[in-house]
Amino acid sequence: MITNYHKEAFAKLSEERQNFLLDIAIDEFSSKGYKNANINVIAKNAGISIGLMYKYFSTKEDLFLTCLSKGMTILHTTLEDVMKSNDKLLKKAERVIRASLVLSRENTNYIKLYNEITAEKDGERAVALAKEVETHTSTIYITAIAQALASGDVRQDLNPRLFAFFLDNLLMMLQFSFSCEYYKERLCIYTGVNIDELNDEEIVNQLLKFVESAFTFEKN
Amino acid sequence: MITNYHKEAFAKLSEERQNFLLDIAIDEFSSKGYKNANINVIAKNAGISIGLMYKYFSTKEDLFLTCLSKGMTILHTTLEDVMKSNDKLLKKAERVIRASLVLSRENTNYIKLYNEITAEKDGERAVALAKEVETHTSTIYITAIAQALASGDVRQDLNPRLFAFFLDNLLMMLQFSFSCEYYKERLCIYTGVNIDELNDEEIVNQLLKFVESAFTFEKN
Amino acid sequence: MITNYHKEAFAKLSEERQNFLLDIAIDEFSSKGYKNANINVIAKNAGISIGLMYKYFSTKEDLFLTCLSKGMTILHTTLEDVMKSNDKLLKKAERVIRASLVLSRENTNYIKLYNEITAEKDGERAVALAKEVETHTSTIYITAIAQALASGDVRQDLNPRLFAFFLDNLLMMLQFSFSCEYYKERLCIYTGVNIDELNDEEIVNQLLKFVESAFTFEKN
Amino acid sequence: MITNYHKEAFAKLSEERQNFLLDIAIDEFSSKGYKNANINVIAKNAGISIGLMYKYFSTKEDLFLTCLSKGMTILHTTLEDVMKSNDKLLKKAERVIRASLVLSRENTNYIKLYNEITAEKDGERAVALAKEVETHTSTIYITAIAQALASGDVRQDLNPRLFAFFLDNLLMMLQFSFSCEYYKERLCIYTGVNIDELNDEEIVNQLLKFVESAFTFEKN
DNA sequence: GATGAATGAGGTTTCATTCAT
DNA sequence: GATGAATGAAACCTCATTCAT
Repeated sequence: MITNYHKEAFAKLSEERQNFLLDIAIDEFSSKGYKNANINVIAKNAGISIGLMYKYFSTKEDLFLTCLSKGMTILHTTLEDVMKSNDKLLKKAERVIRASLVLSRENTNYIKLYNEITAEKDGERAVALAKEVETHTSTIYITAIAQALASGDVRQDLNPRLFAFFLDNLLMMLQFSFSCEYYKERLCIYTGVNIDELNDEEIVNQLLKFVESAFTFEKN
Repeated sequence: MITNYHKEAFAKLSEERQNFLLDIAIDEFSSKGYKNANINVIAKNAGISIGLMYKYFSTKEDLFLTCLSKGMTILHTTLEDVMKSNDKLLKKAERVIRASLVLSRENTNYIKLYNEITAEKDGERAVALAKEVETHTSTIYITAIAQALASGDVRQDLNPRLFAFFLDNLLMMLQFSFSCEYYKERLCIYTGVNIDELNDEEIVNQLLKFVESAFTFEKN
Repeated sequence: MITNYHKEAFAKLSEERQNFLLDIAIDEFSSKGYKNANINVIAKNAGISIGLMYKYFSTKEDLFLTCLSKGMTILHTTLEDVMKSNDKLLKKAERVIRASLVLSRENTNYIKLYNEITAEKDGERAVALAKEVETHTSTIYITAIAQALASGDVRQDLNPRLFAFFLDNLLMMLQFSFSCEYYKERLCIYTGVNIDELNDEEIVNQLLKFVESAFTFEKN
Repeated sequence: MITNYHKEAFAKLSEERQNFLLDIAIDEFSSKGYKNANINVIAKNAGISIGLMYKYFSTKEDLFLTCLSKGMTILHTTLEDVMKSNDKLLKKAERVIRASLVLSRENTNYIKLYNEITAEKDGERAVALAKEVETHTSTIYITAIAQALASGDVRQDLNPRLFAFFLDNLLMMLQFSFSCEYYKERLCIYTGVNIDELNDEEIVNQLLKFVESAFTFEKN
């Protein structure tokens, strides 16, 4: 994301203080959702006045977008780090799957924030958000698959854009399934076990098989 | 869903009138989201007083749940109709994919409603919703795959529960991608075309290839 | 009470049906208070339509007043029966105290209704209610005491009106203390025992001593 | 009362402003009753916004309880001041009766508030209120009577708890009779005079005689 | 820069009463 | 006589945002 949603005053704060503030806001937004989150509560939890909050961010929405920006940067950086290796596509896929799981465990809040925006109802806002959040990652996936296609590492009848789309769909759902309440329960229903009895390795292995075959084998 | 969320007075209405009312409510909920939806607006749009609205539903939440119930019944019925055929699994998969696309085009609102609940933040409510919405469908998918496994129609190293999960993940994302604003834009970003230029057939074909190979081929 | 607060249609009902209806209304009014009681609920509990309810009573207030009228008639009849004996005043007092206790146990709802009106805030309504409810009983007490005064059965320096007032104060409080939630707890606090461990006989005996001495002995 | 029912923001106000606010609220509650009182009206009368009102008190009930707390503190303080003298019991009784009359004249609203809670229908709330309001005063009365009993100042066959109860019953009724609409009219009916023609001194004298004899003389 | 008191529009819910059938 | 669907004013409460200090 290029655009800034905070005011100048926020930029002047130490990075540490910025992070402190945003983490508290992210806690509120990810646990209550955008509409139910309360700016006054965020300010109180952060130990600053509501007045100062509005010196940093013009509106509740701007605060949310700044939080989202931070969250997405971290999620994307992780995934992009994995993708920029020289590994073959399927090796990258394995690593990206494992990384997604780790992210879900360690950055639950950011994923919940991400989940929050996917339910955005306002068309224009949804378009703007999607453009900011999805453009970069999609390019990375598409490029990687296109390269693999060129190298003959994957089936030749795949459409790189759509296969990238399907892969990311699976990754998104994996992340949501380990982070967001509804999807967590849904995962339990599918696996038939309690949330604390999930066998991560089995899930990763099966997903890998699924993806690997999908990308590799061509029906004749 | 077994439970009822409406009052007796609502049950006494003609089916036509019930549907009329719910459709208006679903319009509001799916276009604004639960929290931003306004019961007064729904009542006004339906041409009834707010008092009568509360004769039909005890709370805003009950109205929403009744809408959701209607929506999910329609979505599930469609998919289950497809799944109960005697076709082989991959044939069923193809039909279920095509059906999902049709649903997205024709029952956008119901899918938006479904999308709305996946962002539920309250743990207990999320669990309850997921149980009501996911249990039945998941069983159908899992059973179908288990049968295919027994018949030797699919790769023998797959875990039916997890492969059902991955398949449904792809189907959910497909539906969301044709219904919900954010996901629609995301699909455009991945495919690189405008929303009205999407090539449905290409998407279906590619997804079929993806799924088919995933389910069929076993790496040695 | 002379005035009627019901419509003609109510008078045409059988006495049994009238009582049935009023008892249900009294249940609601005495358990929730006037303002919190719900006419629609009363109608439903009575198994009649709200429309019919309004054929019987013009307003919620009229229904309440009719209930009150019934309750007060019963309470007053009981006390007046006791008072019209030829016993001496203190014998009457003893019997009226015991009768009050029995009323509290057996006609709790009527006493709660009585309690409800003592909190009436509207001046005019309060005056009207008090006139209807208190006039007759007060006369009976005052007359009895005046007679006892003339007979020399009680101290000669008492003012019959005020001693009647004090006596009735004690009786009212006794009845409230065995019927109304707040006063029940207050009685427990004063006696130091739980509500179900109250020693009725001790209370009656002590109150009798209190009243007896108050009425009998004259300081010189 | 120990517990606080206001928010921090209210505590920060000057005592003057707190009293100003509470007096306006007490006016509303005592003139209309809890249920009919309107917070918006209170706010408007106090010249503050409804939002600010809710910064001070979380709910209508909390506002009411704060009013009640203020009222009860004043009533209790007055009575307790009288009771902590070294006078003999009957002297104390006289002073407490006179004080009750003064309170009724000067703190009508607080007594109306007290009256309001005695009609509480909700069992749990009634118990809680009674405990807070009655416990302290009852102890004072009971202790004073027990001491008088030990000193031989009163009849030896009295039960201190019950005689305290009867005494307080008479005091409560006295206060209500000079403050609350219904009880005022009832007093007029008993005395046979108009409200503005009441002979306070006669009432006090007669009540004193009543109480004095009740406490002093023992039937043989 | 920093505060936090203050605002008030807006949303959900209740219920006495009406009236067409 | 009897019904009960329908009304809508009114009340409580929330929270993003402003602004004087």
